[in-house]
Amino acid sequence: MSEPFGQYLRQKRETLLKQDRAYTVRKFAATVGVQPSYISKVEREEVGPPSEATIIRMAEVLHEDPDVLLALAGKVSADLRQVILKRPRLFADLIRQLKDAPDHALLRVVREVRDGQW
Amino acid sequence: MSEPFGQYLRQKRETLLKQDRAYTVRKFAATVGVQPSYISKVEREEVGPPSEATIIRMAEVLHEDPDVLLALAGKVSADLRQVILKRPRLFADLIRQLKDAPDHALLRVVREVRDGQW
DNA sequence: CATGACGTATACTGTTTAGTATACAGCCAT
DNA sequence: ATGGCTGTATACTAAACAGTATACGTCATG
Repeated sequence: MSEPFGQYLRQKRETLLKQDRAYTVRKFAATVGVQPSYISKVEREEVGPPSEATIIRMAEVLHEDPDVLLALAGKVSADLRQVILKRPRLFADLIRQLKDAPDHALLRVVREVRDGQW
Repeated sequence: MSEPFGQYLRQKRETLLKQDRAYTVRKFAATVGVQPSYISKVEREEVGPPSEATIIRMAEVLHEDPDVLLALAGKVSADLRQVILKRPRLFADLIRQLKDAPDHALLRVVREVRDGQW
């Protein structure tokens, strides 16, 4: 149940670094808007994952899906939370119901709703 | 966008108090396992809502749905979070898709999944 | 061979979270 | 008129969160 946020971040950043010098710890930190030492500590998991806002800026810079990066940090993005909090009973039921549903079932529901026949 | 957790708690507790003396601030606090002064402050919104664990104990004592009480505090319960975090992309899509769906549509999805024709 | 750029070690900080502990004033019944 | 129960005021706290600021040793290179 560990949080491999740091490892994942480092791997992703280093992969991009191979093709683009803008992804050194220092440059990446500057682009994200934090100190290089902080990036270093986060990647080595000397400290926990950053705040939601910082993770979202990181996702932009890394061209990553913010929901995925947030998930690695154990967080659910604020906009999703708002949706759930407005109708907690319905969404709680739904999510628990879907807990063990296979991926294709979820995808089917997503498509059904998108192509909305309500 | 305020958080009426305190108001709600007070109203609920006082309603129960009318029928059962176990719901004074002091007795309720003792049952939940916190100090009376803390309950008082929470109810008057002098401080923010309690931790998830404390809210869940409150919900038990009040015979309330914990998801609802947590929602009033702006929190999503840990078990729900885990479900989302395991498949962030799928659940993020799904939840955003369902954001503006009417209640009856959500209920339909819940039923469809429960009666599982996957 | 020194001058940058690199990642990291070290020390420190303000803010938020989630409460505790104690004391106090008002009321009500005996 | 006092003992006991109310709710609340006041002061304090330990731990976690989310970083900053600076200095250091290493390496490559021009």
